Amino acid sequence: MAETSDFKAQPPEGIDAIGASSEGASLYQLIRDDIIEGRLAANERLVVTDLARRHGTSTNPVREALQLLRGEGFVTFFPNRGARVRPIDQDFVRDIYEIGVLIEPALTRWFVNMATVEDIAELERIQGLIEENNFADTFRHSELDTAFHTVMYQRHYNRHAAELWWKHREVLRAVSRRFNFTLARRAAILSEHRELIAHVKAGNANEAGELIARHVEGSGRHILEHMRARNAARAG
Amino acid sequence: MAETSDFKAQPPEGIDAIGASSEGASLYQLIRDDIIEGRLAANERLVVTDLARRHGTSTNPVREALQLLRGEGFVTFFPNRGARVRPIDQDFVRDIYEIGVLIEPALTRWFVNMATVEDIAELERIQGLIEENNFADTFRHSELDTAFHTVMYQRHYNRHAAELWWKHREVLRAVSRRFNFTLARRAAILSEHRELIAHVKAGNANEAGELIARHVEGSGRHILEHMRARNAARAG
DNA sequence: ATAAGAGAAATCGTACATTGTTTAACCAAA
DNA sequence: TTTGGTTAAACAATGTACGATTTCTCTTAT
Repeated sequence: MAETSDFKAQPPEGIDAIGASSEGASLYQLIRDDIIEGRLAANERLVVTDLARRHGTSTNPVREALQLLRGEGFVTFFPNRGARVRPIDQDFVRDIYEIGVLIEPALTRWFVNMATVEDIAELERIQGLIEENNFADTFRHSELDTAFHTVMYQRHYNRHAAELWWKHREVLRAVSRRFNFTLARRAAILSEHRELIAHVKAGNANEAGELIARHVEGSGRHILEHMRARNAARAG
Repeated sequence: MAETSDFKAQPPEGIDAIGASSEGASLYQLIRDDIIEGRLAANERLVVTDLARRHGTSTNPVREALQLLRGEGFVTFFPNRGARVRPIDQDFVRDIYEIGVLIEPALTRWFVNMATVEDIAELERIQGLIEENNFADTFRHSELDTAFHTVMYQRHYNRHAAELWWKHREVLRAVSRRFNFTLARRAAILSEHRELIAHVKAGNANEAGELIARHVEGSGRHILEHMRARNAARAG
């Protein structure tokens, strides 16, 4: 049952909101991934005719995809001058993980008070897989880690907050995909997850919240350090 | 100098992000206002040809505006079935004010530590106008109140958080425009603002943050109560 | 009463026209 | 020759029109 595909990270149910489901990989997703993954450079111009050619469609779908991306903040528009890639830089990453530090503790506290035995079993199962994988396959780790947190936030009544978390998560996941985990970070992730499960079992909502704040903070700092190192390597 | 127009609420500089500036009132703004103000009913179908006719354009601009609204969460899409108005209901309002309760204290704490004498003078000036108006013109109060908080969040380094605040603020402002302030709420607003200024002067970041949490919480509850009352009146 | 089907209506994609912006060439003057 | 400004041509964004495909609706037949 515990197939790998179980953990293909996917939005908490009812979150989708984008309905980007229409066809295989929608134009929206393709362009967004190009931005997040850095294949489209920061501040690069997004010329509709080029994008249309590249993706084998006409300009209209491209224009709509760009507007969608604008609404989500990945693209900026200048009247009569078209669209540009909003840079996914250190500021961007810092901004969204700081928001996570503020929001996720609240989601976590709620979860601790609402967790069922099934939830806890699921957390432990995923944590087992995370430890089994032990960062050997970093992509798999990323998927599992996302699944872990999704279990907690999935059913939260505040759909907006959960959706916000998910969108930010997707960005951070894409950005951090290029980096490896430091040994210190690996240890922290494992121990914090274990500690979190203990808090959930004990029903310590506040402790769990504070722990998650540290967890998100640490994750964010880790990503930023990698970005800084890479930029320094480029500049030097 | 202190003309009313000074306080036409406008986004913190550099926030715009949408660039909806192109022409007087863009299609995007028109449709969004129709949704927020309730002129377009919850879950109502948004037929592009109708909207195009109504606003005197062709379908393409409408389609793009709808995609933009989709990205911002005001509209939902179903493949081959078009768009629908996402309901601005009690859940929606609760969701976004709860997020405000989490985010605004952090913005406020930062402001307290960074506030200049000019900032404080500006806060006091606006507060003076608020008290002068004393809820006589509720629209003007809304503008002034927004300006008050904008002074605090305007220059925050986390542009994402500030932008998020602004978008939520716009929604809440539009929703609450239909309601009057209860006497209790009026008193609370005035005293909380005064207390906030005192905290800023004294440099009490934490106290100011906690106060803002209560302030936002109170504002949200106030709006929700009005919504409940209206719904009850409709149902009864 | 339910199911099937024909017709209407709306979405989605393509092609085209218009308008505004950018670029490059050209000329005049220092 | 270089510098500055002017103009024109290429380019791209924005808006319009239309055709193809899917969904919705109303009618009809079993």
